Amino acid sequence: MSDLLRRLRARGWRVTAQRRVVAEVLDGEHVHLTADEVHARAVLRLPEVSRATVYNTLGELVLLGEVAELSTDGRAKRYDPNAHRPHQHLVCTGCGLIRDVRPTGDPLDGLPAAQRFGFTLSGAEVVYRGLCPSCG
Amino acid sequence: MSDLLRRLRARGWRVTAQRRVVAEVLDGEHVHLTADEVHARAVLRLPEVSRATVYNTLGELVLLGEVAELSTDGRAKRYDPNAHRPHQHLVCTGCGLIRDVRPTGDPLDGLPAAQRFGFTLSGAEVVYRGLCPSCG
DNA sequence: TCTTGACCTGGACAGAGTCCATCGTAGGAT
DNA sequence: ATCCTACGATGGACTCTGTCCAGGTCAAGA
Repeated sequence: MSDLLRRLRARGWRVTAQRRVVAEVLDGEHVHLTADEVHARAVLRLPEVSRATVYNTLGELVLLGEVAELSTDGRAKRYDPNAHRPHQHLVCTGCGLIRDVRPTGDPLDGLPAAQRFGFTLSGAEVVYRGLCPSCG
Repeated sequence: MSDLLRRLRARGWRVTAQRRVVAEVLDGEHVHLTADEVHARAVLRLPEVSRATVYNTLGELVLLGEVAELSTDGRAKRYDPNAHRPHQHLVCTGCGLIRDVRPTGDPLDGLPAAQRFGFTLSGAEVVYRGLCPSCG
């Protein structure tokens, strides 16, 4: 956790109360909060933190590669702090529950050269969909 | 093309001028228009068609499985008429160009039972990212 | 402790999509 | 061919996400 803050400070980040709170809210596994959810939780710890700051901080964390952005439903983007460990997502089509999953192999291997159309690939995102045990 | 309209009529769809125009705009391969782009093109053929109707029609086409929805960038959703033929998408991180691609094998095979957490899987969407030849 | 530039705030704004009361019309019935 | 009526279209207001900006605040180095 303070690992994250240490890394950020090492990159010249000014560590403010607001940024600390956003980082704390985003701590954990299988955390996939929207910006507004992050804001709602941040406000509980630091009442005057603004929406704009939460958006700014999340955007910076994404640029730094500390947090991954994911939009599974065309609604609000979700923020996933588990970015240092490559993974994909499994989404329940019933309730929207999201789990981090680790498929075997590299997704890029599934795309033969003839299907790459001259692109230089940098990665792939996979969203598996289905019903979770509670909705099944 | 009128294949589509015929299928829709068979499902009890009332075929109106507006719906016909939306279906015509969405004809072709590698078509990935946003709702507003569909509306802009529809207006050229039928000036008084409203935005709400375009949204309604697109939503219905998605429910009927005739058109696939895809949101690659957290901005406007795009609509892909190539839904009867399973495929994935390759997106240029430079210019946003989207190509339909057909990976080998079934993406679901990459997710071992131990990583399915009791979910009943129904499908997977893959977005490959990279630079296209022009942006490369 | 002082200084300063990076950071935060709150509110206005913009883009994407939804809702709803009302009007129009496709297509079956006659 | 005409009539009826339920389904569909309209457009404007509204919601939800996210961005921008002018001005006030504060973290951290000197």
